[in-house]
Amino acid sequence: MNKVLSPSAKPRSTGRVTLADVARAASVSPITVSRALRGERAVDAALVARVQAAVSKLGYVPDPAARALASRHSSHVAVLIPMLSNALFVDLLEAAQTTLRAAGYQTLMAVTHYDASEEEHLLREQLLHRPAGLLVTGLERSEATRRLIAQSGVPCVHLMEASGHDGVYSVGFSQRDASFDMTRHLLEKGRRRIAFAGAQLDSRTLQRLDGYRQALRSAGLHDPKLEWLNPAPSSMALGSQMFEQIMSQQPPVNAIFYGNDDLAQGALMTALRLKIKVPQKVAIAGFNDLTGSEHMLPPLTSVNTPRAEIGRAAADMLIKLMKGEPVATPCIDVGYTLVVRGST
Amino acid sequence: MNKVLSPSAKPRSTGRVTLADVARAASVSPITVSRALRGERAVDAALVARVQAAVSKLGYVPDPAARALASRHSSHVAVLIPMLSNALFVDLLEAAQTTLRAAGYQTLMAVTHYDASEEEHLLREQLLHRPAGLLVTGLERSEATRRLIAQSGVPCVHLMEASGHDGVYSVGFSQRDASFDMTRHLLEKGRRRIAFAGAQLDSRTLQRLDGYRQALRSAGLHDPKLEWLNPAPSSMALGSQMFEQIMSQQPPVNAIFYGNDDLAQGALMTALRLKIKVPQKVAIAGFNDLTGSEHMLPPLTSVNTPRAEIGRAAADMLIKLMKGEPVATPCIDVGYTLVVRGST
DNA sequence: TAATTGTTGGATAGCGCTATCCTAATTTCA
DNA sequence: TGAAATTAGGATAGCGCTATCCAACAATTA
Repeated sequence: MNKVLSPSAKPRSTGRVTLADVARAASVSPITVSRALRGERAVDAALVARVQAAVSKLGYVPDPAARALASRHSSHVAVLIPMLSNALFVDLLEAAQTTLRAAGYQTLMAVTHYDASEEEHLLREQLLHRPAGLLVTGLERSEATRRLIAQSGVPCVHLMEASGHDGVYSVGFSQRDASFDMTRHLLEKGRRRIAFAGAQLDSRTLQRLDGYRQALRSAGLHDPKLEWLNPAPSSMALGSQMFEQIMSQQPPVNAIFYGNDDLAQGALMTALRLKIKVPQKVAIAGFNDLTGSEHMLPPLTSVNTPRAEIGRAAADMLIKLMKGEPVATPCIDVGYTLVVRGST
Repeated sequence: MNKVLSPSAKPRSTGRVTLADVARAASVSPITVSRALRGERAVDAALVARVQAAVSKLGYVPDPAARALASRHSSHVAVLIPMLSNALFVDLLEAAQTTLRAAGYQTLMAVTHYDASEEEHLLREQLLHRPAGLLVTGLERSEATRRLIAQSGVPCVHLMEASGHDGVYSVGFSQRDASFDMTRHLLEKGRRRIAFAGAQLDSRTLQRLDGYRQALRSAGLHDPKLEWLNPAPSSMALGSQMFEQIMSQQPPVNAIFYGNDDLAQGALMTALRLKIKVPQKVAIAGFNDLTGSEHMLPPLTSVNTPRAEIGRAAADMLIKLMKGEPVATPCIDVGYTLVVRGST
């Protein structure tokens, strides 16, 4: 027995199958295994096959932490969304997550609560984790946050809005146009006094307000008194409250366009309770076509916004960017669909 | 000029402030900085102060990837939930995420779609990332998954159900008791033919079915024909459909207890549409007290389940486990509240 | 054919931390 | 008071991978 043990006699083993194990089994150098698996440089086909065989025989899986440390890029994608209480963002998140996972990326979710400084803070935190990519909601954010993103060099795709700005990747649709169309629809139904009720007052809601204004202005029917804006978060309760408020005004309105479906759903329930006929006395329209809207009484007219498709397309675009592949269209407009139902 | 450069003449710099930088600034060894920051071993107070000063002066933040590689533990917590389309789990996720983030952990969300083999697959994937902890929904899972968790040695807390099993950490409440109480409530309201309508048929729904059965049996009113079970995911549409189905049966039922609120909400809307008086002709009750239930017409009687508290308490428990601190109660029962409203 | 330009495998040296062992100083207690 | 036990700082050696530089060829060009 050797009494003297060299300091490195017992290396800490984690039981994990490492790249070195694969290299040994395939009789190549570790770096060749690394390259064969990542395809980052040409490797002889025969060697690749040998490596593949060894990998599946040993059940090797690369260690994400070691990869992140060595390459200075993790396989994480940070997704920043404003709120989880709005089903819209949950749909977005789920679609993006599914797509990213299929491509081998992990999703780190962060909730900004519609707060610019919280967004900046979260982003700073996420960037420490060397994310491979970034998915953020909307185009509006603090200058500091914008700089952070730019300086980090991490690929970033913006969700929900479509922007033609150079160097900005985005997937969404025109909130303004959708809102304009909905207002036109109400006008075409013969409504003349159309109120707009918005909550939260985030930039997307304000764009919808803008579309509403343009439509009414071009019809010569715009009236600031018809605009009801409340900075509180969107909810059925708030929609209900706003409905009673709006309906108690003189002269009466004959249509209300809500900036989000949950508001409109609350309004519909209140109309039912107060026995106010919809759409006879007042037409009600929403936005986003959330779960439950088609089951309202009457079913709610809304703008169907393709959240899942946005999440998927944005993730796909981001994956391309992260891999350094060229992106054909930096700005994808997925459109929207007016869903006319009984409430108008 | 020196023509010969040693190979290590230009180390790759990332611009990041490293632990070594802090050590230099504080005139201590790197390992002392590491220890001072983690508090894992006693370090002289004066040195700690010097280190803290250097840290804040340089704006040092530890690199998670390097930490994970060296310590074989990341600061990630994997959260496995069945579905994002059920608001219940979103609430759970949000509360857990908020609590974990405050303690310095990142949340990695994974959606199992109520599928045992998908759960196993996701878990396997997550374990490669050396998570510091695990949050999983419910107690029922495949034997293989159970083994994976046990063998990984990663601390794990189970959500939504309270179990007294040894070695199992859980935060939740008794689904069976809650359901039993709700059924008793309907019986006390004089209802005799009480139907149970459940969807998805996950283990929690089946526990609710069990509570319902026990209550009816002890009242001598149990009838298998009153049980309506549909494996499709819970939704308003399905609740609506089940309502019409149940109401078309003879002899008529005078109460329906739905396994989840979205089903009950669909039923209430359909009752409204068909002009079936609730609760006069049929009482309707739900479970989970989801958003919107109190705004139904009539407002829906339900069981309020403290999702946010469960998420928070489970995260707190997990944080203790991850830090190696003792956990007083391995099984926390947060209870539930019967919310009686107009629909019964 | 010689010089130039690609190709592809490998050696080397870290990425930024922490586990582990070591040593010197201090405390404890027979 | 001397030996054992405890405490706290530091040196060393990786964690498992990839960036980077090299060298040996093969392919191209003049």
